[in-house]
Amino acid sequence: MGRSACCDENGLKKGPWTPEEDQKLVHHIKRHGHGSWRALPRLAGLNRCGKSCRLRWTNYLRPDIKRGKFSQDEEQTILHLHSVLGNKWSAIATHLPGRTDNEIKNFWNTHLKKKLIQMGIDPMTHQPRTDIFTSLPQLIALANLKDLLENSPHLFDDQALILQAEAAHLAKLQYMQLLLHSAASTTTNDDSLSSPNGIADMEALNLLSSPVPAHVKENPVIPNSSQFSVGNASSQQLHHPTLLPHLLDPQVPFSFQTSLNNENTEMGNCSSFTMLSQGDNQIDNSSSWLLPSPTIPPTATETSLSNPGDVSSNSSNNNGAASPYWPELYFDDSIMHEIS
DNA sequence: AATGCACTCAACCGCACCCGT
DNA sequence: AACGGGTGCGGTTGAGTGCAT
Repeated sequence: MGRSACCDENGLKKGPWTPEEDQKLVHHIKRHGHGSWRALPRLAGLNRCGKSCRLRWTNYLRPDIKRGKFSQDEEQTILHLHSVLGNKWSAIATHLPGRTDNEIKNFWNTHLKKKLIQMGIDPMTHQPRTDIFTSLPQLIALANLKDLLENSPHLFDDQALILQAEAAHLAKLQYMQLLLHSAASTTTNDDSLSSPNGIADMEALNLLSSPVPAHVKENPVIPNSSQFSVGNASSQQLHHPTLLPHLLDPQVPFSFQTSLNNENTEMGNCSSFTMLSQGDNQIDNSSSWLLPSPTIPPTATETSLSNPGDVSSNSSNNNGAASPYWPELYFDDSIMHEIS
């Protein structure tokens, strides 16, 4: 299927339309209709391609076009339809009389998208954003898993797990680069540390810089302990009998998935974090975790962690662990039941 | 007043689909 | 079934404009 000839061929005019050209186009369509767009320019005496004429007519010259600012109702309609239809601008336009798909698309890109982003909503999914800050806990958990793998290689022979941990370790390094870059560019902005993301940054730095706790290094018997737990140091750790079963069974491949559901728990606002068995696509309830959302307001404990170098003051937690910042997986049967 | 920057939106580009031959 | 013309659609571009410095 060859491409149709367009404006760049045959020396046809491109660019903005003059009032004379508009007049010719309107006059011709009023008298004869547009018929074949390809033939129209010649019949109307225009040195334009048919495509350009069609666009000019449908997006600008058509008499039923409503111009001016979008009303609140129209805005709500666009938001709703976009959440259902996605970037189907022509389909959305059919629900907004007088508005063109191009106009709606521009309005979306210049106003609504930014508005949603500012509200912390992903403009594509219309869900709370799951950007790097909310996916961070997974990266941290995996990245630290890599440390554990390195320190206790005899424990694991699952190549898939090792690869994932390696990937997460790379992501950790990249994220640290991002944070450093971000910090360098916002040092003059005091708000950067008081905003939610600023807090997330500090917490992220704390977490990312945390070494593997001594008790994990010394006694890495994962499945029967609470060493993998998530939450701040003051969270109550609940044991789970089937902790990380996949880590022990190299025959069971798995992948990680972040749930968009935010849960309010005793440890604050959390995002659920699920390990999936590959193939059957079923959620393995025994491997669903909740991770604290990095955007939650800091508790007194968390605020006290704002100095990444201050490790000793909290070293009494976790049975003398080297760092209180070790991201711990947090299990709760009732919560996991809710997730499933 | 001059310059730079951010924003808007009309217009273009290129791909995909439909339909007639 | 294959081909090609015509059209629709979504993404991108760049000129115009207004505002800040």
